[in-house]
Parts: sequence; structure tokens; C-alpha cells
Amino acid sequence: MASREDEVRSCAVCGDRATGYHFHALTCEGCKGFFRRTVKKGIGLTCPFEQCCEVNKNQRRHCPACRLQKCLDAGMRKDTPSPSVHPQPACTLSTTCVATAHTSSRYQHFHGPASDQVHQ
Amino acid sequence: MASREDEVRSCAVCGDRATGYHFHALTCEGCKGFFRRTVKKGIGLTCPFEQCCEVNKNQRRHCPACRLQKCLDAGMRKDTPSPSVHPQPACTLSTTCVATAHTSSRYQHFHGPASDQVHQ
DNA sequence: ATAAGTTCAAGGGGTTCA
DNA sequence: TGAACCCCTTGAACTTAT
Repeated sequence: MASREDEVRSCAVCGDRATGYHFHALTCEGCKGFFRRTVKKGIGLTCPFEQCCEVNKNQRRHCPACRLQKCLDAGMRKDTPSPSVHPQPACTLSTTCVATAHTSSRYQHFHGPASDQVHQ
Repeated sequence: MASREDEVRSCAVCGDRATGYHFHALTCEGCKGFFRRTVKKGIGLTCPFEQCCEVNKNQRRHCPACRLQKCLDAGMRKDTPSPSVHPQPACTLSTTCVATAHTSSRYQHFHGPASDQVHQ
């Protein structure tokens, strides 16, 4: 139908109108905010059913667990620099350098419910 | 190395198409701008991991700290030879350190994640 | 011709508040 | 919860300098 090149782009999670790429997936403002908040809280969500609730524009609010799951399935994730091979601390000798690198509590990651990522 | 004009010249930092030499290294427009801006700001970037993130065309935005590191490794520098301008690699002093590092001179500066926007 | 600097629209993450 | 807004970073295109 939409023949225009700037045809409506729909949210990869709920199908609503997408506003752009958010956390690596084309999503609407709603799912963008939902994902940000949820990941930040890092709480565990549980689907009261079988983890297969439908997630569309009208029902997306009904089951956060399934919505989050769909977000992840859509490829959403906090920006995690891809940790290449196993990190080889180049500066192992420099006390100063290593000290901060390793003891830093910011050393947590991977899509995880990590609190703060590489962000402002 | 690449002295042939027909050969595709790729950015020494991210592999994207290079547009020429910028700050003494063959780089793309993106890394050129990134380097200029970053050095100018002179803020400390901190990698949430271990300063070993992959830096390619698609991921270069994810970890500014590692991107800057790779710029330096590629030989980029402001024309002013005065070392006071750019960060002083903690590892440069140690031969061993440099030797073990998979790339070359890795450093890690930490002016604290104060207000920096280490973020893509 | 090259490389350094400048401009500016787009991208995208965070915050606010109804 | 999500629309609206804010603001920083990017990078392509352009201008200036050598």
C-alpha cells in the first residue's frame, strides 16, 4: 500500500508507528521508554501465563514480561561495546592504569540489567 | 602500502572508506571529525570494559574511548608535536606493556566519568 | 591537490509530566 | 506509560588555508 519511500515505519515490538532506531531496533516511543526503564530497573519480570502473550499496540501494556522479551527478540540492547576477545589488559604493569580498569565497579554489562552503561 | 590509486583505501581506525590523510593517518571523515572533536575537548574517556572494544564501521560509535585509542594507535595526532596536547599514555613507559598489548600503546586515562558523555 | 577547520541536519538516549 | 522535549554526538558537505 504505502508506495512512498518514507512509508510508515512500524515498531519492531508492537507495530505502532516507529520514530526511529532506539537501542538498535526500530521502535516507537513507547517501547523505547519501556525498554530503557525496564532494563534500568533490572527487575525480573514474570509472565503469568506462558510467556507468549501477544504484544501489539493495544495490548503491549498488559504483559511487561512478554513485551520485554519481544524487545530483546527484536534485538534491543543497551549499547554494549562488543568485548572482543578476552580482554587482555594491556597495561597490566602500570599500577595506575590497571587500578582503575579493574576495580572499577562499572565493570558490568552484557545486555544485563546493568545499571549504568557507557552513558552520560 | 597502498600507493595504487585504484585500490580502495580504508580507514586505519574503523575500516570505512578513507577520504585521505587526516592528522597523519589515513582515515574516513567520521574518524577525522571524531578525533578532532575529542582531542579538542580534552576530556577523559573511559571504556567500561578493558579498553579492548572492537572498532569497525558499525560499532565505532559504541565506545569512544576505544575509538580514540585506536586513533592514537593508528598514529593520529594533532600537528603540534608538543606531547602536552594529547593524553600521556600510561603504558608508553613500559616496554613490556606495549609488547603484550595486542595493538600497541594502550593507555587508559581516567579523569573520572565525571561529566563525560562516553556514549555513542 | 591536500588537509585542516566549519556547518548543520539527523540520530538517538535521557528527562519531564500529564 | 508515552508524547514531547532537550541536548549531545555524528559525519557528510562545504570552506579555508597551505
